[in-house]
Amino acid sequence: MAILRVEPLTTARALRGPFDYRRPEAMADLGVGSVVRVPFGPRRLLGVVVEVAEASELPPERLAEPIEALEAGATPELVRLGLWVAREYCSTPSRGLQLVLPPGTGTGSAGRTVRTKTELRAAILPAGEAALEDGERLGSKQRAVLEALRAGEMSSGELATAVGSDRATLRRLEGRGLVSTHSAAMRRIPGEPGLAAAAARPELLPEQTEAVAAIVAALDGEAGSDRKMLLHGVTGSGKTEVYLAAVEAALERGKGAIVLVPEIGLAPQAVARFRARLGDRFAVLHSALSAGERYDEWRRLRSGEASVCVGPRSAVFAPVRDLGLIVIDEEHDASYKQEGDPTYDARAVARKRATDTGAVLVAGTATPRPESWLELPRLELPNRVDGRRMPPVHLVDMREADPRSGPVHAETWEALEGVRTAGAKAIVMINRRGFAPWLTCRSCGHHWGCPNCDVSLIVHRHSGRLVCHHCAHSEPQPRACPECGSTTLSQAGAGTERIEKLLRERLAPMPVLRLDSDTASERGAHARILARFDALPSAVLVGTQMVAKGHDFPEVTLSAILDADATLRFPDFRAEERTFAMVAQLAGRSGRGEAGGEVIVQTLAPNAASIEHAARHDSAGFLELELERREVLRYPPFSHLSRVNFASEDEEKVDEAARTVARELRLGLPKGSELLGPAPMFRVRNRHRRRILIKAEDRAGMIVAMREVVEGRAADRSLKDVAIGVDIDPQ
DNA sequence: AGCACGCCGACT
DNA sequence: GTCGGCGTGCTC
Repeated sequence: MAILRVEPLTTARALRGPFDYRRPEAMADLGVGSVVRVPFGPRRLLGVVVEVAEASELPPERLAEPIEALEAGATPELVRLGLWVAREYCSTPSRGLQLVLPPGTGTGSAGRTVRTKTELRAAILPAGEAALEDGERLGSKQRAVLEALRAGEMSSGELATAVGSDRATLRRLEGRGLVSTHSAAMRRIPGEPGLAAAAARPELLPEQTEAVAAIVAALDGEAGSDRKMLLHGVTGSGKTEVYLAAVEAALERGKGAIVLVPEIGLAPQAVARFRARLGDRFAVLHSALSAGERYDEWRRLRSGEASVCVGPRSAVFAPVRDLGLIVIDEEHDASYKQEGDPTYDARAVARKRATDTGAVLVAGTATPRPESWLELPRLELPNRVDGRRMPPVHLVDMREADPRSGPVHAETWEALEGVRTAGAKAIVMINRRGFAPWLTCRSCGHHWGCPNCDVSLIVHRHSGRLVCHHCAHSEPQPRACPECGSTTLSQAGAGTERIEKLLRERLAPMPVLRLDSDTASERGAHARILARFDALPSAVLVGTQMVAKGHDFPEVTLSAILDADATLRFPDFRAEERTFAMVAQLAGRSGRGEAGGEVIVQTLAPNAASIEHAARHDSAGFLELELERREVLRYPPFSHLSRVNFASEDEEKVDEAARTVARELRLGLPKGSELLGPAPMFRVRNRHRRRILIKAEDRAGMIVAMREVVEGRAADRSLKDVAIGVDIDPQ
């Protein structure tokens, strides 16, 4: 009798599996990756089979049997990957495994799991044909159904729309032996908002052809070919065509592929383009799908019906068979890092999966991460496919600007007015939502802060409220100061709403559209705003970083960024890299059409390396400099970082927990590691926070030490009201 | 994590 | 006398 080693799907950290179960003869088809419902103490739980063994250490009478198996499970390859993620990111087997299971496989015994949807299908029998011919006595509905079925089998749903019949009619006909029915699996197809994308195959530039050839050589396993590559191509250099050709080459060789895109990259246009080229072999997995659609797309990949998956970071776990290729588009994008537990990085998981399965890895971007630049061999696409040069970037030094003239510099106004005169389009980016980031009383200096978080409330004039950007708190915008009664309140600083208002007043009658998470929060609103901007002959699009991503409008002749160094002032070792990517990305939005383009970068730090290099479109120069800096400061890729975050409503307890963990870590970390903190963080949602940062040379040793300490804390119930979170490779 | 078992204080 | 506090331990 075989033994199934089952890892229960729970949220618990302290619960250490796997647990052994007997595999009854009737479940002989269960193996590694199967999802089973098992008795567990007085409860029933879902669990994943992680191993099939000959014997158990426990006497047979102590072993129970699974109650049932769910219809779909993961593959052994994915079980190994899920358990690797759990270990690498100091999470639990349960959390790691859930990533690789069919979407909708939950924890606990509730078991409201998603299943294949079935429908009732009916076919006419010879007796039915005869009944129609012989003019047998039939109800009008019955006759209509039989007539419809003469053309071929139909589902009860189709019959309902075609002839208005119901299931009762079908059942009566079946009872009379005139039709037969059976239930059949039905695929829930993700809807596409009617975008007919061109399946056209544009001619490739020589450097695109070269890049494709290098990838194909790797797919063919040619000696000396690189198996992991960085595709470094400026905006508009045709990276997507290279991906498509590489995916097609993989398919021709009987291999599957995964294409990872940033969350925002899943715009319907992009999905439609892949679908048009790849047809039925294509599956898409993302959060906007219904649970049923996601489940069906997953099963199509699992069964081999589809072999290419496009999706955001979680798609790195897609059950693609015979994986031959993993593409990471916009590899610098921060959305590849998961913020919640497990804090996996889809780029690191992709590398691991590619290595384990022998798949080829292609990471593409215009602004590579220093890590990728150092570690991966490069394929270069230095030219735009339209043959145009990159637009000139004009730096506007805001240190010399008169503060009274407001957040938009005179030179920027002049350029915007030029766009209005020419009847063209502009994109204006400011990285802050709302109208003004500070509200203070001019008489007594009272300042409006969030009651739950140590941050300023943001004035949102559109909704007439003060809003906290860190918790759900909001309150009506006050007219007077609660301290002194004064009505002269100062709204300092600028956000997207204020810029929208300024642009509207000054650039009228040119339409101004705002795109930020406030205007794009409704389902489909993001795409609607972009579609409107596209349809207008002349307009300005103002917004947060969102305006620089996931679209491409040829009529844009000007893009401006109003606070280019806002990201630079973050106390974060990636600040330079982020700023460079942001400026470069926005520059890529301008001048794709006939009219050419211009880019304006307003900044208080015109001499910062990231801004200077981005202005010259010089990513190689920036990366060399940034790598030197990282090496001196021993930051990644010259070390490995991890973080431990603590949060609790009780400040003493959070302090105690952080100090205890820091002490234990100092003892457990490998030599050559550096521990910084615990450092206090500002309070969020009424929770006091502390943070420990670790820099280590020995990654494996660091992870082992982190895991031991965190598991020890989880078992210790005295600090259970302090939330402890581990982040390996924090961003 | 749940849930049971188990051993000490304030009530009918 | 017992109802219930949550400390400790177990779940194949």
